Amino acid sequence: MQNHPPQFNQNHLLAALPPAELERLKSHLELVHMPLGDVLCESGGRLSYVYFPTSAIISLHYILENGSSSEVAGVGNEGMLGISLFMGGENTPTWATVQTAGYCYRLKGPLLLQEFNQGGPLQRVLLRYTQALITQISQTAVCNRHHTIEQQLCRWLLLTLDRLNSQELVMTQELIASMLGVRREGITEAAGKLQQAEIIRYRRGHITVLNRAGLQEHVCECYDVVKKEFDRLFRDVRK
Amino acid sequence: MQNHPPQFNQNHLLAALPPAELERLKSHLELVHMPLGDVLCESGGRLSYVYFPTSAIISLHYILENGSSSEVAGVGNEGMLGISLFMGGENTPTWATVQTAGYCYRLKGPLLLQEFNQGGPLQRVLLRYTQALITQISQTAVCNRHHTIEQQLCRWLLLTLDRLNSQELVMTQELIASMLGVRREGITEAAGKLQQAEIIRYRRGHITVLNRAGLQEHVCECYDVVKKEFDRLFRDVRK
DNA sequence: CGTAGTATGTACGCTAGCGCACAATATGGC
DNA sequence: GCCATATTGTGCGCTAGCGTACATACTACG
Repeated sequence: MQNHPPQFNQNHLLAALPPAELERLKSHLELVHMPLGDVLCESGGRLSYVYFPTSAIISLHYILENGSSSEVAGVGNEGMLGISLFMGGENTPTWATVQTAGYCYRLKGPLLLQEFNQGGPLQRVLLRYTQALITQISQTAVCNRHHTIEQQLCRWLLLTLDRLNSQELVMTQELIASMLGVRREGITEAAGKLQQAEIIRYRRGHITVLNRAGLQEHVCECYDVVKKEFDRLFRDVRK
Repeated sequence: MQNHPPQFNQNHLLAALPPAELERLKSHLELVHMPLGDVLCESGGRLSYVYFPTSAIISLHYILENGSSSEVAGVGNEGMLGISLFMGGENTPTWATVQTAGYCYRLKGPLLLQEFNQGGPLQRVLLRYTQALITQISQTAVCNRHHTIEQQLCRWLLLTLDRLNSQELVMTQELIASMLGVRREGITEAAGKLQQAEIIRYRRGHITVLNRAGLQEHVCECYDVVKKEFDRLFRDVRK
């Protein structure tokens, strides 16, 4: 697991800011630990802070009337939670819960808004991130329609892996199922196949990835699309 | 069909601008007719213009490696095409094609960008729209996972209806199927049920909605969520 | 060290939607 | 008015994933 003390630049958005800009924000950035399962925002709820994860992962998901749910995107150290604060409307129908315990830096909403409205590099970075998030959500929509549970599991594992500095995720099959919006048994079956192929190993809430390349052989194209889009959008973000 | 001459304020985003702002843009807004099937943007392609539909409807969709496709959102008179121009990155993996022929006002990309960067009411309106678009895409993702073809067809018909001033859509079942990312036969079946219930009537590429309330009885919650979110975000947009 | 409770494995019938094949019917262009 | 073509109807068998039920196995905690 992640034992390093958190650093500002472990969050890619903070890291993408010009040093002077980050320096200015530092005194307002508060480090907080987020426990697994913590609900940061319910549907229609208002966030008081925006969160920049370093080691935590937050899941953006919807809960339907019949109780079933689906993740539309995850937010890890590549992003932030709380875009509705600067996009307008202040809240969304989305839920946000902690999917992997860890640390975030947080910033008071009004302060972020004020900074955003300066229109400088921070605005640029946040809008780019929002664009990347849209791609992620869109790809989830398409993937939900056309790809198998096994493919989607691989996508989800890879995206989660990219947000951690570890090959092990603390995660029950039940939880993964609710993220993907499928039955727990569906995950048991798909994960069983991957384990037989010696791509992953799991025991009661711990999944270890043995062979990342193996995941990439089983994943659908959706992972690559999202990954490349994030890379592309942040490669030249400072220009 | 729509025989009125197009007006600027038929597009809700343009209508939401303060009169002075709209006045300033008018001389740059060019009215163009968009024929059915026109591809405005391929995956990774760059738009030279942004488009504000009045009577046209544009579909944002993905095409997968295996050739299947799915719409992630539609853009009608409630919105605009080309958010990536101001969000950053200039292009996206999304395709944009004309789903219903009609008119759009278009604006040169660099000009829009310049206006956006003023940070005034236009920026506010465009960001709010983007937020609403995110809700629409998210809801599509969830709907794809959990709802039946019939429910999704109703959602799609209602959303499309809201963008037209007409009860009749010019639309083959084949086209609807490719939007929803399902088989054409699936649409034939679902549409058959709706026709038997006297909710719609169709003949070779023309669908007439006889009973809008009937559609709302068969639709899933997703329609309402999207609809309400658009209403909410634009109710107070000028404040 | 035993046990309660959580997590995972497995089985079975069921349904929605798929893929394919082909029939039937409408419509616009000649 | 006729025909080529686009559109819609229908009928298979098939599969992925669902819902349910219950068995097993791990592990944390007393």
